[in-house]
Amino acid sequence: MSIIIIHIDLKYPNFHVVYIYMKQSQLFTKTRKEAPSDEVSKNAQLLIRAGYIHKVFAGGYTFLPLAVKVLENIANIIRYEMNAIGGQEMQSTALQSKEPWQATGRWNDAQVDNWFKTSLKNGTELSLAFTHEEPMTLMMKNFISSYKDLPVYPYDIRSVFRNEARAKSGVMRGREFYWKALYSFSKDKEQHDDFYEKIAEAYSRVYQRVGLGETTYKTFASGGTFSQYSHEFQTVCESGEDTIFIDTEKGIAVNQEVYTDEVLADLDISKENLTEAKAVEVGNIFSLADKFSTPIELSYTNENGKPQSVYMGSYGIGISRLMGVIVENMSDEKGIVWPEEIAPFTIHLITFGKNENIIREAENLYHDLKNAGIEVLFDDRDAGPGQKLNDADLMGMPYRIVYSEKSLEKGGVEITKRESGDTEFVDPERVVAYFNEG
RNA sequence: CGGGGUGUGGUGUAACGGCUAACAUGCUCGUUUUGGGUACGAGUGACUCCGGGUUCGAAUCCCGGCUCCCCGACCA
Repeated sequence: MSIIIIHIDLKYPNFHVVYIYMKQSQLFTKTRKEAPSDEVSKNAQLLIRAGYIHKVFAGGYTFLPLAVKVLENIANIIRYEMNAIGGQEMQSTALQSKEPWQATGRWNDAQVDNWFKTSLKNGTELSLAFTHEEPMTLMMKNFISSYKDLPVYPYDIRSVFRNEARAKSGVMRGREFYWKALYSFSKDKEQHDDFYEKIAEAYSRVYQRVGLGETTYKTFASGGTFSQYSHEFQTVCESGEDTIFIDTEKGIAVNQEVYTDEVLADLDISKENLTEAKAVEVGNIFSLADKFSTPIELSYTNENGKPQSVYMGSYGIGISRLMGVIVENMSDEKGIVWPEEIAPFTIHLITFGKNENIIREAENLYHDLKNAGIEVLFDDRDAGPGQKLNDADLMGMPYRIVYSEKSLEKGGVEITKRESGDTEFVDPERVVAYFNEG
């Protein structure tokens, strides 16, 4: 059997499993030359053509094996960065009871109009989660009673549901999407602010690692009732829904929604240094203060024995949206160009022709790579060179290795970087070392 | 939720109100080919979105619904 599932890294919870190597003949998805006519957005066109996603309805996409790998790669980066600042992963239910939502007044359709609501057989009303502030706050009443219990930072990585009036832009605005949501519970503003800064830095590292570091800006946006600003992380992108004004020197931006002279003065930004750009919100961080903890009565006993409301914050990153943005921004006329850390496989290994020696040697290389823990997709299909090369470009693995008679004549296997097209020929015996040494 | 479009084999397209709904691609079989979707042959595959209506006759015209796409509104 050539598709094996293994645990890749023990520092992550062991229920996260991925394929680290695979024969393409076993992959049930296929590439196609043309995208469906009803898909206009670049991310959906490429992801469908390359076999990453399948559309079920507007805003509803099935994530196929290759996309699951991408999403898990992104999620694992986020896990790493969230755990590094004290985050603790958990898994909320997607079904929610209405009580905590009634406490905050948000069960009301006038307040929140993008609910998917449903009910139990006995008539009890439930909803499909679009976020988890209320249920998380309610749950934490079980675990927080003293200032000694604070701060804590539980987070979820899961799908949530929003009944968008108009889904659009492929996976960038779906009715169901995969995200990370972290909620911070602190004893006071000072403790909260300390974490707020830390998570902002963690977010920057996440965007750096997924390959969007150069184009993603911490952006000042409206903050709601309890803070003057919230912060969004906006990635410059042609198909973005937001307009931001970037100060490239300071590396920050201002969302159009708060773009006023007062705000600019407050932030010490001068208009002359700003560049306008379309952008996509790939994350946000909110200070919530006691907006949820007071109505839901989440309080703790402070050092003086007095009850006090927990000071909260919430922090989201849209993982499936991030996948879409990466495709939008990192692709060319031939297809997707995945950054190395989130590509489904590091290497796309292909052979041409029916020379049995070549095929056997390529297969040996495939086994050597997988034994070395290097993620490899082996195109062992009986297909012509044009098809294999085009598919490799379309699917977007960072490295393509061609093992062929011609490559051997030129000194070994041909290793081509998808991003630059740079090619070099390497002795097949040295390929594993080539990747292990970076 | 307002406005505008759209809907034909799996996919992309064609078809004046009138022959058995055409072409390409995909898929199957055979031969061929192996560094950029190779070539040829034989097959396979469609209640033309759904429901009404007009007509001798509807993929085509009309009405209603649904779908998807776009613009806008909305988006803790």
